[in-house]
Amino acid sequence: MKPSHITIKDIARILGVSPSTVSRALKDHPDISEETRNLVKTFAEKVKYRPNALALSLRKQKTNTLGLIIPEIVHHFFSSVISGMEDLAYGEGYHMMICQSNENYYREVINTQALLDHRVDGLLVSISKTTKEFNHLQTAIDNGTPVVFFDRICDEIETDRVITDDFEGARVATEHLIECGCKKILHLAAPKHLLIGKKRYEGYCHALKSHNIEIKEEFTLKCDTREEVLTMRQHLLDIAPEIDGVFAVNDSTAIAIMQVLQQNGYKIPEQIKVIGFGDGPNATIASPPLSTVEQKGYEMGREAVRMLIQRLENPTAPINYQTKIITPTLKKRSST
Amino acid sequence: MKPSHITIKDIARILGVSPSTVSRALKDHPDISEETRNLVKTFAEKVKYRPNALALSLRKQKTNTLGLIIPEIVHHFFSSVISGMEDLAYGEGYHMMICQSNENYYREVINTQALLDHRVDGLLVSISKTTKEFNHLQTAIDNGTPVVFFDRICDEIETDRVITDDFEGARVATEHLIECGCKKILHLAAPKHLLIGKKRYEGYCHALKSHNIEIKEEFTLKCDTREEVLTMRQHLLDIAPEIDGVFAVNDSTAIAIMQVLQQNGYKIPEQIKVIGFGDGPNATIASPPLSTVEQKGYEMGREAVRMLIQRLENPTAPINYQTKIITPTLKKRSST
DNA sequence: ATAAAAATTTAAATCGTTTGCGGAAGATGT
DNA sequence: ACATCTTCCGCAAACGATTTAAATTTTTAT
Repeated sequence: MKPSHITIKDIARILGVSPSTVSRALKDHPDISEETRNLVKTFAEKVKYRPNALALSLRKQKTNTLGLIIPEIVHHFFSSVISGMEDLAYGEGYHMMICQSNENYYREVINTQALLDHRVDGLLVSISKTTKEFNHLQTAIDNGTPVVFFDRICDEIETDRVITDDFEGARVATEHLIECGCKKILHLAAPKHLLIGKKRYEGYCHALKSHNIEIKEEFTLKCDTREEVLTMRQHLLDIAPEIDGVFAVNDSTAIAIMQVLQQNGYKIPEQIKVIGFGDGPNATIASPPLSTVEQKGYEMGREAVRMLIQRLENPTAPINYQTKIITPTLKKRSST
Repeated sequence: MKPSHITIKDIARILGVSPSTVSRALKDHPDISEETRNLVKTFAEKVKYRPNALALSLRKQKTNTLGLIIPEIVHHFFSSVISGMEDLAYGEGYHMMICQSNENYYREVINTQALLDHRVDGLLVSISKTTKEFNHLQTAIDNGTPVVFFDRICDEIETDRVITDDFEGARVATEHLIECGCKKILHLAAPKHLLIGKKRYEGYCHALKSHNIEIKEEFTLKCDTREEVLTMRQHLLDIAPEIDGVFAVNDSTAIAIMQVLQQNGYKIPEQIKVIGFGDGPNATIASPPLSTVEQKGYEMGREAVRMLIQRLENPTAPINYQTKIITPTLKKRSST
């Protein structure tokens, strides 16, 4: 940002008119004569004049920038969300300022503050796992910066939200296993205190119940990472002879258990069918390709931005917060 | 951005002093008496005054914002890069504005312009595959906005760069295959007009040459995505009987060919050994786990930001462009 | 007591833009 | 010839901060 960057003042000076005239000419204000307008416009074109977005934002009290706070970028689901957000936002003339909380409450607060300092028009937030206090976000809303939560929402704050229908996704996945003939289905679950853990567990139970399959407590194991599968390897192999299906709370857990089972001679899907949740890139790469539930990150991102812009551009509309639920869909591949 | 957002003027008015005094008091300027300073500071604290970053940037002619143009966020390597950039940038008091080009030259130009309009202090760029013209970036540099290229660099523009030592990575990978006993090694390559395509090809050739293995033209195929592998399936299978090793230009291509080969009865690594490049999360998940070359995205991101900030904060330093080369390391797993 | 020096504070310009209002011509009407 | 419109343009304030230079008050020295 050292030299050049020609300004309206520069143009005005060179052309011997006032800055206001230049400003008006550039935006086809009717007060300006055609002659002057052409003069200004062709000159501006020639010197490649570009308005200074900072000055504009300051003047207009609007930055056309959306602030995003996300737990981690390096995560297929979240990066899809960002991608969806980006695409829609840029299409609508908004830009994005992105911060990662790295699952850290303190950083989340700092980031919120930084984005607010930059006067972002609105905030898109997926809260970090360690966040239990929401003052930073409530304050933002109270001071007039709208917030849209996505995926990791916060129940205590009234605002717009976009979430995946975890219950339905889990139900569909489990039902799919049942329809494939499974009767003894193991569920590898996330902790119950996480909403997704709870909802997916409930969806699993619901499917079993509606097919009159007994819900055995020992068939639900807290196990939601690849590493945990490897740690629990022996226990899983002990259970293996008793089961004919596995519903894992995410893809990497599903793939890990497939591998453990395969290494111990089980045929998938012939002997045990496995289904995951998420549909990241490794679902297709797994052998056999993993059936899973497609969690629409890209779509969720678009939807969140859509809701936010909607609110930004109808500031007078009655505040009637919405929760948009995105229904995941079954992706049948070869593991079931 | 509707109500509140208290300003220095507000504070000045309420306290009955001038804005300049408030400004100085807040930053411990020696001209201000202790009494006034305390008055101002405690009041500012009480009303949670936060300076308006836009006004500051406009005044200071410095935004403390770095612009990033990246081909695709949904890509493990690139999202690691972003993560590294974010971490370092925030630590140094800079923010990031992120745009995806989606491998589209036109969007890359638009994005560059948008970032420049926002007066980012510097640009971090990995050029899109379809970009063959670099005027937009050269202009940025000429107008005083430093640019650091990373990964997908551009030879025609003189500036700082951070790259993976693609030649060395490819050489090490190929050499590893040779050491494992391979003599007939197929290379699935990226287009030659991309530097990474060229360099990795050269590394492959170098390794062959130094072991006195003939370089056969028909053993290098332009094929750098999973989809392309599936499209070329038949041709690949025709070649398969003639080879005992594959060096693929990236992991997903490597995994795809492993699967095609396995589906047609080839044993990996017994009959054909396969090595990839990148070390994304699916390398561990593949069956067998894929040997590959670890491309250090996070580190590359940090390094690019480090170089950029270095230049921003030493504007008078002699322009002595650097190219930082990050050497990837071999990750031996079970596919070789 | 009074000038000079030191300590505080304020006014005003600036960054780049927009916009309400007023003003100077020229055109039109009577 | 004079009032009244139009048409076209510029002045100046505003957005929220910083900073130079000038003004004010207080202190010190003579």
